[in-house]
This record gives sequence, C-alpha cells and structure tokens, in this order.
Amino acid sequence: MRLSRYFLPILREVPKEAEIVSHRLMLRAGMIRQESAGIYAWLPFGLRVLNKVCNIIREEQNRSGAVEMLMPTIQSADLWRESGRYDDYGKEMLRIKDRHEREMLFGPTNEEMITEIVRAYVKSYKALPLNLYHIQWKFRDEVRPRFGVYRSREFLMKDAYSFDLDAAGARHSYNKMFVAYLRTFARMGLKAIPMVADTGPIGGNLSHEFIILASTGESEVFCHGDYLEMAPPSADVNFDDAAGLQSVFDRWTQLYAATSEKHDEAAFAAIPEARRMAARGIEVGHIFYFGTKYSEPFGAKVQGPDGAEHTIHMGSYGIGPSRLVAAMIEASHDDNGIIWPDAVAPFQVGILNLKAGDSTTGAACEKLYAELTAAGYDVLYDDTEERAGAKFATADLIGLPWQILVGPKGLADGKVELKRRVDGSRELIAPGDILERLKA
RNA sequence: CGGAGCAUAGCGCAGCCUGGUAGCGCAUCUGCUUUGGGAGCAGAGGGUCGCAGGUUCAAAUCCUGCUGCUCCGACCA
Repeated sequence: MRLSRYFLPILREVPKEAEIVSHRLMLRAGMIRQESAGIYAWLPFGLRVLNKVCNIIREEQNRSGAVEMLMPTIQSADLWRESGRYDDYGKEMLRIKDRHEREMLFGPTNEEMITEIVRAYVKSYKALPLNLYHIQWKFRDEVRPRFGVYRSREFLMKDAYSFDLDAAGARHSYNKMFVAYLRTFARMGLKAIPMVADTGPIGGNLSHEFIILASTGESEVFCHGDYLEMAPPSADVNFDDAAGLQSVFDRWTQLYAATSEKHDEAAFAAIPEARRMAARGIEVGHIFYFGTKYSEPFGAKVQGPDGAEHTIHMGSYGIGPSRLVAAMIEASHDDNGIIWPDAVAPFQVGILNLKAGDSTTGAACEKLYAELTAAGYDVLYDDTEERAGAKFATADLIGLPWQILVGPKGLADGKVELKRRVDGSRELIAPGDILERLKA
C-alpha cells in the first residue's frame, strides 16, 4: 500500500477525551473514530489489526476442533423469554421494536440462539461433541462506556458454544478451549493468565478469566509470578487427548491466580513473597461451563447410546477481539507510539523514502516495494512529500515492526537502513539482501 | 445510577465575567526555499459558536429548557 493512496488520518495532537494510552494511540494512529458514546468506526488501519487478531483466533479455534458459523446481531425477545433472561438481563440489553411492534433485541451474547439452533438439528449423541463459534458484533448498553474500544457498547466478540453428552465430555470441551485460549493469546505476544472467576449473568460453576497484566487494567488481580515464565502449549497439542489436556489445565491452574472478587488472602500469602504479584489486569477472555442451564429450559436433548434422552451439557467461551487490540497496545508501546507484535502488525514492513522527489531514492523504494509485495509481505510505502523526520515519527507512531529507511546517504554506499521498531536497532544492508534478512 | 464538567474551524484552545465585525496554534491548499528524527517564509481556504426558546436595537457572550460528550464512583466482558 502506498501511503499517499491510503486512508490513514494521523493526529498530531491528542484528543482530550482519551485517558488511557491505547485509546490515545488508536485515535492518533487513525485506527478508530468515535461515532457515539461507546460506538466506534474502525478505520482501514485499525481494521487491518482487528482482522489479524480475528484470524489468529479463528486458526486456534479451528485447530481445537471448533466450527465457525455466523449468527445475526438482531434476536427475537421470545427467544430470550424461553431462558428467562429477557427480564433478567436488565437495561444492558438494547431492546428494539420492528415495524410490526415485535419485540427484538441487539444480541449481547448468543447462548439462547445457539441452543435453539442445536436443539433443532442435533438429536443423537453421535453428533457430539460439538463446538460452534462465530465472530460477531455484540451490543451491551454499558452504563459508562470508556477507554475507547476497551470498554465499548458495541464490540466484536468471538463466542464459542460447546455441546456434550455429559459432564465429563463437557469438561474435555472446556479444556480444549482453555488450551486454545492459551495459544491464541501467546501468539499475539500476550501473557494471559487464567484466573478463577465469577460466572456472572452467564451462570454455571466453572469459569476462568484470561487476564493480561497492565497498569491500566480495570480489575485487581493476584497471582504467582511464575505464570509470566510459563510456555504456552505447542501447536501440535492433541486436542482429542482428554487426559493430556487435563494435565495442561492442571499445570496452568495449580498456581495461585485470582481476581479480586475470588481473592483468597491466605492462599496468596502462601506464595513466596518474591513471587507474589498484586497487579491490575485486563480481561481478554472468559470461559464458562454451565451444564444444562440453557439446554434444560430449551429442551435441547440428544438420545444417548443407552437409548435414553440426555440433556446436553454446555459451555461458552468468549474473546473480545476489539478489546484485544486495545489490550495489545496497553501491553506494547513506548513514548513514540505503538509497537505491534509481528503476528498482528497491520503492515509487516514500512518503506520510508527519506527524500521525496529524489529520483534515486524514489527508484530504490519502488524496486523494494515491488519485490517485497511480490514476496507476499504487507508493505506500507511512505511515498508522501513529508520530510524525513515526519516519516520517522509516523512509522513509529503506527508501529511498523520493520522499517526500511531509504535515503541518499545510504544509497551512496549501495545500502539502505533496516530498523526494528521494538528496540530501535538498525543495520545497514544492501537492498537486494532485505528479503533474506526479513525471513531470518 | 450518584457526583463533577465540557460543547466556538479537522484537532487543541482563547473569546463569555463586563452583549457590539469570530480569533490563536496545529492540520489543510498555493508558491518559494529546504530535505536523515514531526522545517522556514509568504499567501489562501475553512465556522448553522451543540439545538430550541427567551431578554435586547443587537447574543458565542445574559436567562430557560433540551441534546450530545467526557471524567470520578458504583456496576459490568
């Protein structure tokens, strides 16, 4: 992409409403624009990140055996009356009426709908286990939306729903998601710690929140410091191995980790003092096992091998990709701007023409741009008329992981400069060697 | 839902108290000079002063109502 042809509305000054760094940087880097309180448009640059996040989530959901689908944003009130949550959910649910005065709602979550769908088609235990997920916009009419897309009213959510014949099967499904989540967050460069959590309005008796530590986090968390050194499960983990997954689960839950509402001061005090961590955290994922809470009222049953009807055991598993984007920035930035992990960087490489209008630097940039693009890289080529300083500032603000600085000084020696955003390191390199270097 | 604020150019703000031609910085456009860490000079464009009503010869400014937005707290993914 040529920057001159792109839509990247950079702000030099900080909008006054932005209080936390991720919100400030997302506005400054031209990623989002607020349209109403807690409702945001995702501009092209922000959408690129959001899509990369969604794709990682998708890959790991699929790897675990979950199957993607897509449910609508608008739901019928009748559906929610079946579970009894139409009245319970309160004012957080946006209720609307259609032209026929039918009561509808903008879905805050999809347990009811997915249960209705599975009930309609799944009649035999042989179709289980089943895990269906979708990535769809949700609306929760928060009392006080804040911090940009971190706590917005409209937000993107990956929600998965598992269906099993019995509690043991459901436990296996729960562990699959547990492992998938560990991998998902690790791939985004985040150290997410699973913590025992309240189940809230979703219900159930087994639940973990995945929390990343950040000073701007909304919840107070307590955990063992060893969590920060634990390596995530590898890509070849066998999701069909129930015992193997259980051991991963056990290993990741044996150390103390809890949010403030589940905090046990005595258990925390038992941790060696040097390893005791009391910090603030951002919830980026939440998983629940809630048994038959929805399948029972919906009459979602299958016939088991014994010929009898069994009420399906369910769990639900949520990740907020839009919040994750903010969380990643909270976790990875410096005074100059965002530092994207390579896996989610909206562009992997930036090419900066340091002397706009110079035919030599221009030609060198064009050549590099063509080569890298042909090699499959997402490249942002700053071909604008800005001066070098402004281009450096922009590239750092928007966090391009690799920046190729092409200027007359280097080209005189047949070299360009390759800069790494994360540590500012730079090396002189011949343009022809760039591709090899990036692969390394 | 309690408390506190804000609303004037794309962004950040001044002007309001004490009513009388709508201003500054950045951004944008044009030209020239510049060109390796957010350049300089000169010129230009851009405004229903959130909305409605009231007071007044005259309202961004005073009064009333409304709307939108932000922050703190409680709540919540």
